[in-house]
Amino acid sequence: MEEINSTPLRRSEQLGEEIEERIVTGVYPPGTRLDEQELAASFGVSRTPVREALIQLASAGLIDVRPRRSAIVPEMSAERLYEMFEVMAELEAMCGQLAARRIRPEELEQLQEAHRACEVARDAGDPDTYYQLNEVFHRRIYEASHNGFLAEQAMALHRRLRPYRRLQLRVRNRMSTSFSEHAEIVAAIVEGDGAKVADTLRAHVVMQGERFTDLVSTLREFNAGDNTSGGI
Amino acid sequence: MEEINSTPLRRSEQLGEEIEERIVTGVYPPGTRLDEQELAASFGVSRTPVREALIQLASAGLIDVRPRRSAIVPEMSAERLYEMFEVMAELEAMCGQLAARRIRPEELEQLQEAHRACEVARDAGDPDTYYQLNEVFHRRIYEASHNGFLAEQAMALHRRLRPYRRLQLRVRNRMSTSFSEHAEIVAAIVEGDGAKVADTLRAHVVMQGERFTDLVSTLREFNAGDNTSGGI
DNA sequence: TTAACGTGTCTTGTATACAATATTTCATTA
DNA sequence: TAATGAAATATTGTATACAAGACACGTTAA
Repeated sequence: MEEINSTPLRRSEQLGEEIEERIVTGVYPPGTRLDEQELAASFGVSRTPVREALIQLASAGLIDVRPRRSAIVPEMSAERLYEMFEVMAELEAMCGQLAARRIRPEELEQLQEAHRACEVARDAGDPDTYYQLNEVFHRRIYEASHNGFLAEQAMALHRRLRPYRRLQLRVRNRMSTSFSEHAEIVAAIVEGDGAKVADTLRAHVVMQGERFTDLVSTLREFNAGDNTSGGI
Repeated sequence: MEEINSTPLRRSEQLGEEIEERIVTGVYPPGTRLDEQELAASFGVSRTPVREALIQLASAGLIDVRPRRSAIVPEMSAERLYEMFEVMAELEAMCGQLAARRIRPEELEQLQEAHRACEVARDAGDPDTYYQLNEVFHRRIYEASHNGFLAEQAMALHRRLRPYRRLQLRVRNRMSTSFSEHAEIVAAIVEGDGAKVADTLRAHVVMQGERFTDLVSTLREFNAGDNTSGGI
């Protein structure tokens, strides 16, 4: 009896997650055509669950589907990406502000623990680990907002922006800067200064999105290999 | 210059919109089981497009689907609803703040026009018309934010909260109060005072969500619809 | 040579058939 | 009578078959 997954996912959900993972990690870079038959064959299922997975991803905004034409991984323009970071910054700020008021002692302890873990990764100069721990850190804040809907929205968008954020961590000193900002955020939460938490978080996220130079180079790296209709 | 729906919708998208409409207007009240065959029969199509529509709605959060069991219209708890209004308030505030900086003369003109239209509906004491014009008013602000992604997110959530907002307009004096608040908002935008716009909008939306008494009675009214397809 | 057009192939959209699981019903027993 | 359990039924999940629009390519004409 090694039933690990208590809620058996539908096939299409598993597929959706797998395809999303591939999009988000760049296996399917922007511009990739998602052929239903091809995907079906590669997953060893029929087209039906694949279609359902694609529809799911489409309504989450991860892919574009045009009627009677293959779904494609959209080429995000720098402008669009900046817009998304702008919204992300505000969601994070909101989470932080609420968290400053509502966080519980044990949650604060967990947040500080996540922060310390980031420090280790920074000292080790390991961007990949830092990236993962950074996710945990931010998720703790989302949860401490004690607004479940907000936390879901923040996580969804955070996930969508993953590939871009990930590459940015390799920019010079970004990891260090990020960690210092985290420290400020934690301090402000401890003080219970909601406005300060919000401002710091907003700046923290905007910093990732605002520098168009970095951003565009990120996009270049991403869109590399596809030189049609250069979406920047 | 708006595009005149150049892309013909897939059948499942039409179905999705229709079903969403029925959920949002209370034809399918919370708790309703959405039987695929039944829906297929009533729309005169096979189960396939119905399923695709349901999956779409599910990933938009409008319905719950549990594996091997019918999709249902979720009964939203007052807490959940409050959470959603809290997020809506912040999104609106953000739109307003950006709009104060970025709105263009012709957009300001359109906004003021929408505002004047609301006034007519208020004077006529017509909540249904007011409700529709109110949507236009808010949408103008979303668009004036010049952040397309934000505007999309705001519109999606606004739409999801429609039924609850709609019923609230019938609360005593709500229409009048709402209109006064709109006036403040427009004034602050004209002044270009982003912070004031944000605060006013936040209060405007929170007012709709924060009063638990009204909210819960709204929910009651909604959840009482377990009798057959009566519809609002 | 190039542009236009039509045919053929490919891919998506929908219907139907079948498989697997949840629900209901009804008989049986304490 | 209430609880239990197993068969019957109903409903979802997946596969396959067919229909219809999009794309590719080759042919023809200027």
